[in-house]
Amino acid sequence: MLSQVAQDRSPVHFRMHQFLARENEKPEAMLHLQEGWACRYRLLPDGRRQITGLYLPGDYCDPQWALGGLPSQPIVAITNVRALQLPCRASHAGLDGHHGFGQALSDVIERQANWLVTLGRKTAMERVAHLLVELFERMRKAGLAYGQQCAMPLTQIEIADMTGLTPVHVNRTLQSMRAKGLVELQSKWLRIPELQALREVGALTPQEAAA
Amino acid sequence: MLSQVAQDRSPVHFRMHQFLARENEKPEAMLHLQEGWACRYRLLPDGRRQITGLYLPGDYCDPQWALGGLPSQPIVAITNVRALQLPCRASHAGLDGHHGFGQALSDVIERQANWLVTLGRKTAMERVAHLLVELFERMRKAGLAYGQQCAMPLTQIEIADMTGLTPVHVNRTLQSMRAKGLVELQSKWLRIPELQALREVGALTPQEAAA
DNA sequence: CGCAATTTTGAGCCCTTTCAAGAGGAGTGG
DNA sequence: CCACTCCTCTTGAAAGGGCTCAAAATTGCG
Repeated sequence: MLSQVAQDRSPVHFRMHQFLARENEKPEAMLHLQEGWACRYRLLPDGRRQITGLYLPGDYCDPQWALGGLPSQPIVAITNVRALQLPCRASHAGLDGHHGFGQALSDVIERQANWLVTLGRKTAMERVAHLLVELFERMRKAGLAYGQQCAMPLTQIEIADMTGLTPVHVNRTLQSMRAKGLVELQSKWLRIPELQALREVGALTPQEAAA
Repeated sequence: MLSQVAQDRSPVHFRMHQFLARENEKPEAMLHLQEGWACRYRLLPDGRRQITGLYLPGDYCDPQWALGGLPSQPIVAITNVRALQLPCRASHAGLDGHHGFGQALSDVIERQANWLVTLGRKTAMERVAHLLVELFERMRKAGLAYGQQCAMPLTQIEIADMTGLTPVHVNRTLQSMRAKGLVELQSKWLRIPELQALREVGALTPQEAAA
């Protein structure tokens, strides 16, 4: 396990909207998120933005730094963030084992592939459903879900940048989902009455969002 | 380098449309493609298909097998394929170095992130331009481009499954690009008169498609 | 309490899809 | 060598899901 390694370092804090990493800048260290959310994204010249990765408590940010190379996309804090630092080098120790960074890398690739399917082929409601299911299941794995609910700090604008939709359409889609009783989402709190039903709405295959 | 490792094994062949790997089946060995193209994809229950990764000559298929776990998506040969086998285990040797599997894993993550941006935020013409630029640059790196041209065995249906469009719209988009003199594409052969122009049409950032 | 950000609502448009059908091309077998 | 078949490519017309533009309502916060 890596928890000992992580605890070698003292915690660092980031404010909402602060950068955890910038494009082409060698990161100080890998971060093990203890609290708060962050995301990786790319901004096109005309202002279009696509979020390409979410970091939740318990996640490493960013596992691929262990492979060398510079970050090609910035990472920014969505909420206030508390994290532990660990040297990128130390990560090599964890690459061999079945747990640790190897697993983290696997998860990143798997999740990205799942999102390629969603962004390439799914409808607005399927996209939003996929996102909410994934968030809930990741929060549950992190021990941060309470029954059918968990924190959900994303704004509708951020949901839009994640799902490849416009904020206006995200709003209408969420209303439609609420009307169908699929989700309850208010004041940064998410409740999913029937997870399986939402999984089906999201056209999620059994292996998806399992990671 | 890994070439010696790869040459430890004798070559294997796959016919067009034959599976290199199936969902949830432990792969025999990692493959180092010598000739031909393959792709990883997911099929939704209603028939929608999204290609999530392309494998060109010189590519490893699949680098993430070195991390353990089972393939979550099938891989199928687009053309006839010739490849060298190497044990998944042997790959660990290459994870540390700046070259080899670590680099291959980095490339996969980087390319997937780029495609998330394209599928989430780009127009039909930008998507197709991205694809053609990436294909050409990867073929060039593999030493398989000749001046401004390279082989391009994908059908318009496969381009559609890669770009998240319908085959009909891919057709119209390609015609529009041909009319603008951006690409020449016929009988499985691609020519790009001005690569930089096509990069701009694809809204590719400097770091994109460089991998 | 007041400002700023987020969420919501309305109306019209457009890019892409859908449906349908025809043309072209390559491989097979007689 | 030709006929046949399957697949891919092409074209047309109409529909639709999501986008754009605009403004109002609500929420959060200092």
